[in-house]
Amino acid sequence: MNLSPLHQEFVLHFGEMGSRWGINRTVGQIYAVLFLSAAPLNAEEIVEKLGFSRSNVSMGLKELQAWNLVRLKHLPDDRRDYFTTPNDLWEIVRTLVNERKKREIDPTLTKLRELQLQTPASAEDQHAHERIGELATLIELLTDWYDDMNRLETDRLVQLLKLGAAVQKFLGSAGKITPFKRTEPADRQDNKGA
Amino acid sequence: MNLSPLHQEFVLHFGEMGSRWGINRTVGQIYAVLFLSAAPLNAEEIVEKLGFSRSNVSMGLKELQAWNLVRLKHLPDDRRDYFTTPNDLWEIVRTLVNERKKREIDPTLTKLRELQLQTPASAEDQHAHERIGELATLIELLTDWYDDMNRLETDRLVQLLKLGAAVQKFLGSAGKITPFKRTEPADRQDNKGA
DNA sequence: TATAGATTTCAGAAATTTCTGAAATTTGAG
DNA sequence: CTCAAATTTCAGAAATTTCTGAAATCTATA
Repeated sequence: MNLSPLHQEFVLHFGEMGSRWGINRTVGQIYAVLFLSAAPLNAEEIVEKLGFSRSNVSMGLKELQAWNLVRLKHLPDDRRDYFTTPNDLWEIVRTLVNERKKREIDPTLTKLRELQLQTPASAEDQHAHERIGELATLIELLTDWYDDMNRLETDRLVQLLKLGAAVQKFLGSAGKITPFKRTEPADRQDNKGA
Repeated sequence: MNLSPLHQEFVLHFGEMGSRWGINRTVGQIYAVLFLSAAPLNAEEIVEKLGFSRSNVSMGLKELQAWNLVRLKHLPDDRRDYFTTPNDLWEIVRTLVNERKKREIDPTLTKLRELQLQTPASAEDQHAHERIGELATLIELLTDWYDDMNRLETDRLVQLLKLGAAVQKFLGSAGKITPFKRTEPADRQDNKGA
């Protein structure tokens, strides 16, 4: 690994983090290198910096492109592909959240709605069916809210974030609405399910 | 796998999803079973339902406990451990987000702040240093906001979420600012980094 | 359209993660 | 304290994921 200590520490950390997310260690490191670089880099330069095989870098870049996390550039009189990350960090955050939502949340919501169409057969299924409905409703509330926020322009969004919980001043002091009524778990009489 | 079709579909889906998150397939499935169950379950019951080895279930439950996603219960005249998920879905969401923040975000913020203390040696490091600073600032804005929201009681939170982007009505009409200000990456003069 | 440079694909090797059964440990009732 | 039930640990097996080098494909231009 051919990097200054500052670069190296950042890159290694991102590699570790990457692997806690869906993305794997090398992909995380490639991203980190691009993120820190002032100028766009081509694949060969990434190979030099990180010491991965050319094909591994190629696959990593492809994955980053699939995530929309990386931007392809071309320089005059140079056929090679160059890659950058957006300069605007907010754009990065938006992409990241959008993509994760697309992969992690949306398919679940679809599946839940689909399961809700089934008519529950047993008492067990009846309970499961209710739980699934509650979950779908909650996820929908969150994603609708997110879609809404995502439509705001960044400056507005930042204003809101800075305001933080203080926005609640603007809520009617209506107060008492119970969203998901919490029933205490039934005391267990019987544990040998049929 | 010894489950009704409804349960089975949900459980399999959650397994897949689990593996897109940090958590692995079996842990996801164990969680799913507990989530749907009206009554607390013991390890042996989970073994029966899912067909994993007893030790695998034990490890899975341990991991779910480490994530605080599962609650341990005891029944009178029964030495076995029983597990449930909270009935209140908001409690689950809060736990999930808190834990992921703790594992995925907080360590990064710490690392970034630490790297910011280094004095950049080269021009490259100078740029990287700035980028790291920007990133730290942005993450801090987001986590501070989150901490703030997390302090609200659920009813309040739900009100805010339902309000969605409409909250912006309350912001000063500061107005016309460009949404995604994207400074194009500097044109690349030199690509052979020292 | 030939060709040299650039990129991608892909099958197997290497590394990592997950899963199991057996053994060890813990726990609580008697 | 003893015993039996319950749980955990752990080393190796199994499964999955990642990585590589070699070959195949693509692409711009001479």
